[in-house]
Amino acid sequence: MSVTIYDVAKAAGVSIATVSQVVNNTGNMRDSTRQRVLKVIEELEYHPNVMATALTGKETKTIGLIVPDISNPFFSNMAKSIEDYAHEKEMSVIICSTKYDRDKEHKYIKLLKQKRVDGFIIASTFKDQSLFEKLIKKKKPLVLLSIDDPSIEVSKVSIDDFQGGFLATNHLIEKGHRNIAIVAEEAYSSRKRIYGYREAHEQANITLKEKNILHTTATIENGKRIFRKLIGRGEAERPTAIFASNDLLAIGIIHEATQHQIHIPEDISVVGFDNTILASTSVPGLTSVAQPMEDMGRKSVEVLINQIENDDASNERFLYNPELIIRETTMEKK
Amino acid sequence: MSVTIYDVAKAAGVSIATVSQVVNNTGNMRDSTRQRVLKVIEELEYHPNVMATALTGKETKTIGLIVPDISNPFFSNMAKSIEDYAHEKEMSVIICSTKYDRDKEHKYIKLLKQKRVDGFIIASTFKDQSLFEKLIKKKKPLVLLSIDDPSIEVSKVSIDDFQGGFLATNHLIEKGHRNIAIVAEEAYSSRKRIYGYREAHEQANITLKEKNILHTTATIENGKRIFRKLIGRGEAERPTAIFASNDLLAIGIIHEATQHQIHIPEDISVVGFDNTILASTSVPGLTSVAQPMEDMGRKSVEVLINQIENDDASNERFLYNPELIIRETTMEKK
DNA sequence: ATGAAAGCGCTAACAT
DNA sequence: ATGTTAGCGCTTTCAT
Repeated sequence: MSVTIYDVAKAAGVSIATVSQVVNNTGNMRDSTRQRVLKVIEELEYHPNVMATALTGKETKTIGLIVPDISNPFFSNMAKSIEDYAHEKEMSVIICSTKYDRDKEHKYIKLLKQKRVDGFIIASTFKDQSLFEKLIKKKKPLVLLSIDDPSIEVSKVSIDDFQGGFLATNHLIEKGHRNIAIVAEEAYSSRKRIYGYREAHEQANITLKEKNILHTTATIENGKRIFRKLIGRGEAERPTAIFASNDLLAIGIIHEATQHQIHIPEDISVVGFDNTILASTSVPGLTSVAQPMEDMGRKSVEVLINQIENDDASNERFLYNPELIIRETTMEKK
Repeated sequence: MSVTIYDVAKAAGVSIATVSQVVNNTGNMRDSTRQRVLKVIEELEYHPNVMATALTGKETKTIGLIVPDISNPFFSNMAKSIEDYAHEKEMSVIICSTKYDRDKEHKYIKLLKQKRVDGFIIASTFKDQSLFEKLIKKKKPLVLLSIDDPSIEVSKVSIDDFQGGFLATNHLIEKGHRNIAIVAEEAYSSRKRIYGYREAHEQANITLKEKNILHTTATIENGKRIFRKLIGRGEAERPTAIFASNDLLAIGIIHEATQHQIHIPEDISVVGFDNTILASTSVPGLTSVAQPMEDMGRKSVEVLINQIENDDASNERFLYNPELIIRETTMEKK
């Protein structure tokens, strides 16, 4: 059906080995030969069959990207820049959303292995971290994106979550808040953000209440749910500010507040995280900690490719700086 | 390295042909043999090498998805449901974002062909429609998602855009608006939405002004730009309502309005399209025409698989009903 | 009912 | 400098 290496060889009057060498830019040969073959390749629009190439043990030029949920703007943004840069490098990307489900994690790793992806980028949340070890043991190129876990020796690209947590909390403290709740999603990054939250309290000499630290999964619905729980505490106990560990949760909180005639930021200040499109499109605009998603996505591909090409160099770490974007959901405590 | 069909054959004491037959559930053989082989496959955790399988002409179990921009919530939602359903069917999906760029369209089609995807799902916008014809001629399974163009004979999954355009416009007309602008993105679907917009005017016996029909690409920035252009007309000429052909544009419009101290909906009513997360998270909540993204994504995979499996059945058409979700950006004309 | 062998398109070691 | 050939892991036809 499609044109094969044999067609090219025949048309150019050489053997398939020579064609192969031309394609891979290896071996010695007369320059005239190379040119002739190149011309035929052009004319016949020959493209090596990826399957056949892969079968001989070479790369598939495919990256496996595993995220919890591609419909979360944070991940779709990351995915965009990953895909973009991968394509620049002549690679394609297969996307898998785990939906925070352990079984899916297993399934997708297995699937991607079968598809012989050249490497993996795993983002944000992974319940079964033992899978990382397995991948590493098998020398599979792997980059963790937004999972800056020191216990895993592998390449990582993240922001400084501690710093981010500190920035957000400190901003609220500076605004006079003393009763600040943190709503943390179930992700490694959030643990660091909580430490940052603690540190900000310590530096300001504020004793934080452990019950102000809440955990959930990153959805708008959960933001709403948590908010109801929070105001269920009654006026006195109710926090005057909430730091949500991502924008989805923050948006849920804002919306539920509106439902309860609680005004943001007059009654309660809110800070989000990620600075996704949601932060800039919500009204009031959501104060949020920005991550350089573009750069991070790009870098993760770069690091991965580096790993694929050099068997060593498998433990680079890149930490980006978070930036607090102040909008309208935070104000002085009254 | 990994366990091959030979390993299984040896362990089960049969030939590789038999193993192959067991895997593919073909051929006749003693049930005991089948069971024995199956057991070995289980034990050895054998998985056929996709590359080798594909090389013999069988399917790759991969779908190529081409969208304009995966970071647009509308597409990331579609992608999510497509990916979801594809995985249910043991297929994976390679995503490509064209960024509305003609060259990228060519590049990605070529890329996906090389990767031997079993079929294509192309969504929303494609500048060079001649590529469709080429695909069709080569009998490549193809489904157009949100491109309900009658001039192309191929399977399609869309909503009724005419109906959607009518619904949105009619809603505004019923609210007393007579000077309604439509901001249409460059996509086939928008053309139909414009017809719906026209029809609503006709039925209400309103003569529309052609200059109220504006075109642009779907970004928030363009929404802002168009809005500035619109209010540049001066009070008298300025439309009292704007129908944006997607939420991104609508959000841009709302934001720019705020900048100019123009109140939505008191001064100008706005209707969006797609009913993405942006419509529900913006304040005021954006009135928007909903598409059943979940169902549409799912259906497109279903149709594609049907096409892959049966060489015929390549011209199904599914039209979903749009639904107007009324929120807070539309009100009676003052 | 089961196996032997050719072939899918390519790479790489070995010949010439 | 270029060609021959043995795999890579699988499917499928043809024998047995």
